[in-house]
Amino acid sequence: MTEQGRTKDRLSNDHESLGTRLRERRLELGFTLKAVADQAGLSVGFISQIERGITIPSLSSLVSVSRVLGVNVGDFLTTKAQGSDGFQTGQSGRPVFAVSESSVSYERISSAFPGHVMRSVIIHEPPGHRSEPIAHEGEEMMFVLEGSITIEVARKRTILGVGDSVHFPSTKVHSSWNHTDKPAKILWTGTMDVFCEEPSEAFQKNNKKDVS
Amino acid sequence: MTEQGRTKDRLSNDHESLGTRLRERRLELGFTLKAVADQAGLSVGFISQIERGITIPSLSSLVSVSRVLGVNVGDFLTTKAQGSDGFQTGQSGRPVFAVSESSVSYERISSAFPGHVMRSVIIHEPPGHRSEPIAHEGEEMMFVLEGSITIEVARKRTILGVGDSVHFPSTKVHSSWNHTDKPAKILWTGTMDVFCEEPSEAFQKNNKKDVS
DNA sequence: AAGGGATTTTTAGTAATGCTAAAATTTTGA
DNA sequence: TCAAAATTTTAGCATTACTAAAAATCCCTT
Repeated sequence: MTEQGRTKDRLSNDHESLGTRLRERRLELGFTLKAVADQAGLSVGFISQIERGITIPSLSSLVSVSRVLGVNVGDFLTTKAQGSDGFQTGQSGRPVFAVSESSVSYERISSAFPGHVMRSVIIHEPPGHRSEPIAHEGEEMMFVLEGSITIEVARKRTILGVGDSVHFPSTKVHSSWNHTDKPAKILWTGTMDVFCEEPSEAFQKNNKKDVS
Repeated sequence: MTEQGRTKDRLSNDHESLGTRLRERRLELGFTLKAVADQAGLSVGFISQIERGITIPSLSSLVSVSRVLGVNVGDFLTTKAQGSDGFQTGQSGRPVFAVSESSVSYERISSAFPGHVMRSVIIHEPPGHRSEPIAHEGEEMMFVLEGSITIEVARKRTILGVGDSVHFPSTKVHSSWNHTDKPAKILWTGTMDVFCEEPSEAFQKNNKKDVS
């Protein structure tokens, strides 16, 4: 067994962004250090040191602080996304990613802002197109806007028509395909970014990013 | 300042479910304690104690273990939801919540399974119906299926028609209404459960639940 | 500009524990 | 049945999670 430091070696950058995020969130809510400390049952000095990356809180202390700040613990440990000014996208303004006319294409409708978790795309799925079976972190939801698809989750197949939906943990092996001879249109929403957010990465559909 | 134990007092139930979940995940992957310990750079005995709830890992140790197990840290700290067998809901099988015919009604399309974060409902919004301005934790997305609505986020108004969408942090004051004389239908997806998941709570639209 | 209160940072210190190595026990597979 | 693998238990210590209080900084009012 190799010797390792107890706390800081394995977090390296993370504990600094952790503290930064905690402070951002606190300021967002207009709380003082004292208010947070009182409600979390911790000392003012300790919160200050956490925020400035001097000290790493124990799990239970982090849970306490997160509760006071009204956010999920996991949110503090997620890679920071780039900010964006606008939240709305009308149909005409969305980036559309496609390899060619006969292949599946995507309209990204989710926005990027600090701490966002959800991603969403509209998938235009041509007849016969089939996604490879895959499993990954997070959860996802598909809502059929047009056409019909077959989806298989954990070996269970279901045919979804217009207005039908499915919501499942992405950790289960899943796959879907358009079994019809007409295009289908699906609204996909998930917590795992399996569809790239940069146009330059448009051609790697199964690109996975480490969210932890 | 009240004196409190350092670690265990504030986690109470959580550290037991944390360990249980870690073990479940490890067994799911078919890993031995030794394999996980080696890859995480920790001792076998320590992992064993974590799994059995005897010891609480530091944040960095938990991050290391989570990475080996290929899951998000936050997933281990979420309150365990009641399990559910099915992930799919067709249109006819969904619970519909409404106070009366002339008011807004909701179809819940999200599923509940351990660790899920996303919630989704289809909102049937009658003409003129207006939601109160509100701000809360999380983020949310609205996709217009039918009709048209006006939405105001952080004092910025936008009219959304069919196929239009908006995605924003729910921490910003927001409100929406159907400005037309026809019903509208919106697919709402969010990370904060502002729409109840139990039929018995159907009449408290702004019921907030603590997700952390 | 001065003053005072609020807020944050710094300092010094210790009780607790995060984590180890190794022994003991249990489980597994041949 | 036996030996190896896997897990649990034990004992112990280096480190630190967290404190109280002092010092410094900030902010607002007069």
